[in-house]
Amino acid sequence: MKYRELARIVKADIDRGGFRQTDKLPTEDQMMEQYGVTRYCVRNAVALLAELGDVYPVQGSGVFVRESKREGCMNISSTKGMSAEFVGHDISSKVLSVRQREAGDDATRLKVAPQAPLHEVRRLRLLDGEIFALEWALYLKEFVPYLSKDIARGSIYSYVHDDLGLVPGFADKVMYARKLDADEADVLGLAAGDPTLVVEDDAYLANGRMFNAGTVCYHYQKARFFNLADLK
Amino acid sequence: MKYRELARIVKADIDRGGFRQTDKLPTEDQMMEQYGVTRYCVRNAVALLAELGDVYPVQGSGVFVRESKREGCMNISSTKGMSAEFVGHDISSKVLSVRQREAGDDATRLKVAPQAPLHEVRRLRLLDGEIFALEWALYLKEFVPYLSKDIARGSIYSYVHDDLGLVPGFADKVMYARKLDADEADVLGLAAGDPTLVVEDDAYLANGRMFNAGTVCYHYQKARFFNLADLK
DNA sequence: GAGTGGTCTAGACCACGCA
DNA sequence: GCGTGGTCTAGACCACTCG
Repeated sequence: MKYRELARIVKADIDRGGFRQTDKLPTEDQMMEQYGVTRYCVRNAVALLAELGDVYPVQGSGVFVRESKREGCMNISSTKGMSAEFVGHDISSKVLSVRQREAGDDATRLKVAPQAPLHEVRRLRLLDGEIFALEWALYLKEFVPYLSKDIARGSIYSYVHDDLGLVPGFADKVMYARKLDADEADVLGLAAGDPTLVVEDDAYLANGRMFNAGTVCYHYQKARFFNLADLK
Repeated sequence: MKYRELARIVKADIDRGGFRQTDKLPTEDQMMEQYGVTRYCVRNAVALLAELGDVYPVQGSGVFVRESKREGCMNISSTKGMSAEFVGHDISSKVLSVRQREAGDDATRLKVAPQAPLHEVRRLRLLDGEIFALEWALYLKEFVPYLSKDIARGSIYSYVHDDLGLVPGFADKVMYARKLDADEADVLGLAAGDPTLVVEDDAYLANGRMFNAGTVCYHYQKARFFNLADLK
C-alpha cells in the first residue's frame, strides 16, 4: 500500500510546515522522483489528502496546502470515535447502563430480525472532565459477542475494531437540532427545552453489514462539527 | 470524461432498479465489456458512486448497491444550493436585504483586505411555502460583480455558477446548535430561546479562492442533514 | 481454487494556468 | 508555449471472499 504510505509522509511534511513557503506541494513529476514511486502512487496519495481536506489540486497550476477550521470541531465524516477526534484531550465516559436484549422495535433500524440479540449502552461522554454528550448505542451481538460496563468506560470503537478485529466500512449520519426533555437536560447539566444537536449514526462494516446504531445528544454549547464538502 | 459519464449511466440504472435482484453491480470485467471501456473508467466511476453513497465495493466479493436514508434530508457534503437538494419541491426566498459594503470585520473570515467590497444578502428561505431557514451571506464583489434583490429571489448558486461561470471547488462547513434570539425567532416563526441548527459555510472556487461566506439558521423542526462517512 | 476488487507499472494525450 | 494536473490505455500481480 504504497500510496497510503506516501500520503502519510506528505501529511507529516505538511504538519511540519514543510511547504509553507509556497503553500504548494512539489509537482507530480518531482514527487515521483523524490519518493521513487510512479504517478499512480502520487495521484492516489494526493487524492487521499484532498478528501481529508489537507490539500486541493488545481489543474494547470499545482497542489496547494489548505487549512480548514477544524479547531475544537468534530469531523462529521469520520467513523472513528470521539477519542480519535480529540487527541491530546481527556476523553472519558460515565456508563449509565449496559444491558443485553432483543432488537424488538429497533430491528428495522438495524435491519435484523426482532429476535436478534444486541447490547444496549447508555453513556455520558466527557471531554476534559466536562459533560459533552449523552449517548445511546446498540451493538449487534452477532458482531460484538461481549460488551461490559468496564469496556464501555473506555473507547468502544477501539475495542470493537482493534480488539475484536471488526473492519470499519462506512456510516450514515443524520443530524438535527431539537429541544431536550427534562431527563436529558438533567444529565447534561442543562434545562429542559434547551437546544441539543442530535446525531443519529448507523455504522457498517466493510462487508456492508450494519453492526451498530446510535443516537447522540450533544451539549449545544460545547459540540461543533465540521465537514469538507467537495464539488465532484 | 468517460468515467463520469459511466457513473451517470450506472446511477440511472440503479435508480431504475436495474440491479435489484442481487443488489450487486456487474463485475469490473463485465462492465468493461458491456460499456466498451477500460478498467480505469470502471474503477473511477465506481469510486465516484461510492463517494456519493450509492454503492460500496467489497474486495473479493463485488460492488453492492446501498440505499441511505436521505429522505427529506439535506446532504452536508454538497456545495450546491438548496434548490439542488430538494428537486421536485418549491424553493423560494423572501429577500430581506441586499446591500453592498466593505468587508470590515468580516475580512478575516473572507481572507481579504478590510476594504474589499462585497454583497451582503439576507434571505428567508422557504420550502414548499414554509419557512425553512434564515440566511445571511456575503459574496466578494471581486468574483460576483453584480447582485440584486431580483437575483436573490431565485437561486444565487445557479446565478453564480451557471450565469457568471464561476467554477465551484469546495466548502468548509461548521455546524452547531444554539438558541434563537428574539429577532431570529420572529422571522422564523418560532419563540426566542428555541433551538436552531446553525451552519457556517465558507465556499471556495476551484482555484482555491474563497468567494462566499454565509451563516444559515435552520428551523429546528424542519431541517435535517445527512452525511455519509467513509473509513479511508 | 476460481473469481473478485485493490494496487501498481509505464507509458500516452488532453485541458487548463500562467507568464 | 510551457508546465501542471486530468484522463485514459493495456497490461501485471496481490489480497480477499466464498463455495
